[in-house]
Amino acid sequence: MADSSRRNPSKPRISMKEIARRAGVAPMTVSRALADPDKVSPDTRARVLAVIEREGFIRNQIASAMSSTPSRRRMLGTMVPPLINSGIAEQVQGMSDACHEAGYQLLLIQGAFDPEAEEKAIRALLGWQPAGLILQAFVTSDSARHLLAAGEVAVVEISEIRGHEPIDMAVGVSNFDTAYAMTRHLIGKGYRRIGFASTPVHGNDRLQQRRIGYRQALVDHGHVYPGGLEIEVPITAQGGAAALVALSARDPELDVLFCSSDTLAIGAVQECHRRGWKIPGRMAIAGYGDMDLAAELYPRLTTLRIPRYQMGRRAVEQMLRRLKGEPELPRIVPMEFEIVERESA
Amino acid sequence: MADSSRRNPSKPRISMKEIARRAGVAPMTVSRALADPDKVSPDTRARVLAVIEREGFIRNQIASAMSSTPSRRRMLGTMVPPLINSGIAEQVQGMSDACHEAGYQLLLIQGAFDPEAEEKAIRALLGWQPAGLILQAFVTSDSARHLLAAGEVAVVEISEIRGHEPIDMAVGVSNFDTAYAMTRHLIGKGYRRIGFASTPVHGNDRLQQRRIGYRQALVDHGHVYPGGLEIEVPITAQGGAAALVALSARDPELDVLFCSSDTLAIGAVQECHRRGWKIPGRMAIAGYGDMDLAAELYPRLTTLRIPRYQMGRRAVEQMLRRLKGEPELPRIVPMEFEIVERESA
DNA sequence: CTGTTAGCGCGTTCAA
DNA sequence: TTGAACGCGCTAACAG
Repeated sequence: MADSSRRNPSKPRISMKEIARRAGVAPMTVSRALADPDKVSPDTRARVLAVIEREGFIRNQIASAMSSTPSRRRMLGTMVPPLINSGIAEQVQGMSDACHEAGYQLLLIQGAFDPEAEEKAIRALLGWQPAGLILQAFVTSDSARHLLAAGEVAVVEISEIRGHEPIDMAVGVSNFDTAYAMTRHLIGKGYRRIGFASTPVHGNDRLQQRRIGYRQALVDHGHVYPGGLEIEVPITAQGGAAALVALSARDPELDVLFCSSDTLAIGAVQECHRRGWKIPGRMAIAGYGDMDLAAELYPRLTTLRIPRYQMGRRAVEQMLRRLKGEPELPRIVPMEFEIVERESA
Repeated sequence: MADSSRRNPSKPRISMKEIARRAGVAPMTVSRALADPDKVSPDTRARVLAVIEREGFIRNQIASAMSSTPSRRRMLGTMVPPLINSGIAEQVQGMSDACHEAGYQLLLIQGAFDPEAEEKAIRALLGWQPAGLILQAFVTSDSARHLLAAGEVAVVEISEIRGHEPIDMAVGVSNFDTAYAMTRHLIGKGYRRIGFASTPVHGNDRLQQRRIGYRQALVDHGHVYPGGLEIEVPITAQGGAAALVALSARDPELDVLFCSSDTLAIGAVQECHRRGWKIPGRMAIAGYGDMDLAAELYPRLTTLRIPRYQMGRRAVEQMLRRLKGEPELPRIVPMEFEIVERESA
């Protein structure tokens, strides 16, 4: 069993006061040597830092946060969607890297599907007095938006940026533009019957925008399919397979399926294998998201890349610039995206 | 531009003292109503909680943490590997869920490949005075292990549990057992020439254990391949394809490839498609990890499932039990695993 | 069951 | 450039 007696959780670590004593200065000088090195003479600073190094001093961030002014606190809170997928993980990684480079820490909380739990999550985050909040889940509950709109804390949303009024600031892509671009690309490649498979769009503005982008591109290029070639399926590869089955039954001339996520696209590709359909000879498939696997499939998947890692970084950078009080800061930061053309379409 | 003037980060939120005043009690009573409800009479409690609810009070966790005894602090620190993959994301999700159910928050930091940065990351975590640490990256640096072994804080490692002396506590599987089980399974299915593809094992005890498990199972069942059927490749699907190419050239009678990760296995499957090899007729493939996609590929992948979500939860539960001072707590918690037999092998 | 006192370890503010 | 006093908001410890 765990020999907890050997461990000594109550032993206090060495404090700033003690460092000060050993360096022969006042605690305040140690604090300054760490926070505003310029305000301390070079040799005092050197002496203090030497002691800190030697003793392995770790500053108590809790005490620090308690006495600091809000914008100097070195913690950012983040809420991520209740289902972590690899795309979100990349974003978190970008945020994490940017945070740590700047000496910030990331307090992570998972959002929830229901508004009440979501508000609870935001309150939990706020309890830790973060310098700012980065939200990656769509904030649905009115009271949550209200809470944040009160302006106690800076907020960056990573979200759809078209037709979305940010609570404070927003970083993201226009999903309309992305889907429009991909659809136009497929039209340009000569496909005549372009299907669109998505997971349920209700309550998801990103998917709504993608579908509208798809439709608009068709209209703008004179493609009209009586009855439509759209379908909603569950967010699994099996859903993608089902979409292919259903749409190609609805229209035997379907020659390409544009999927609103790579997961669906992968399922559609597998379904083609099962049927012995050549890709892209008999059927072409386009995805969305550029998961790692998209490049490894056979055939390799044509898809749309959103720079998720960079988006995470950018969100943190935006926050830090705000905290530094930078003027003329844009509220909305659009990110670039890219169509990745491979073999599948 | 961001209208930061409208936002008011300095407006202090309502405090416990103020709640106390409005409820007609002492601040301490409010504190108790929140932390130890039993120590307050039912109607005082009701009155206090009503005011809290009405005013939307959010307790300042920073102040709370500063004055609480360490084991009562409601934050756990966690270090995750520098590359977040979906498996890790699942673990984080399990940890996150377990934390939030218990009213804890998760402070997330990414580890690093070099020991110095790793130690720095741990120090950063410790600075926030977490009640405990959950480490998902293998802690390599001696000084980091030293820092933690000093016992200031409870530690749960999510790691290999065979031949690994935990810093404090550990949760995980025996990678030896998992690979042994899969190899034996393949032998039982009648395969004669079993290849083993892994990413470089050097410095990775989990992979080392898997390879040893594979070898031991062969030996125990009288399988001997002069020259061996092992190969190390990069951790990409392309690596898996390369492994298949190389090993089947080395031994044309190779009839199954056991890959140390699903990513490799997926690459190997795609390579078979390219060659027109039937799976599992001409070649069988087994993976490790049971990624989401394993069940969606064609053919569906036979693989080994490690309950990552549960592992994350279990790690947090272990920590909380320790913090509650539970006696007779085992130091090492082995997790179950499962061979998932599908079509590919 | 409730209240009072003291102090957690820093950073802010002001004085030297 | 450095230091001293004070307080952040809460909880431990003790008293009533």
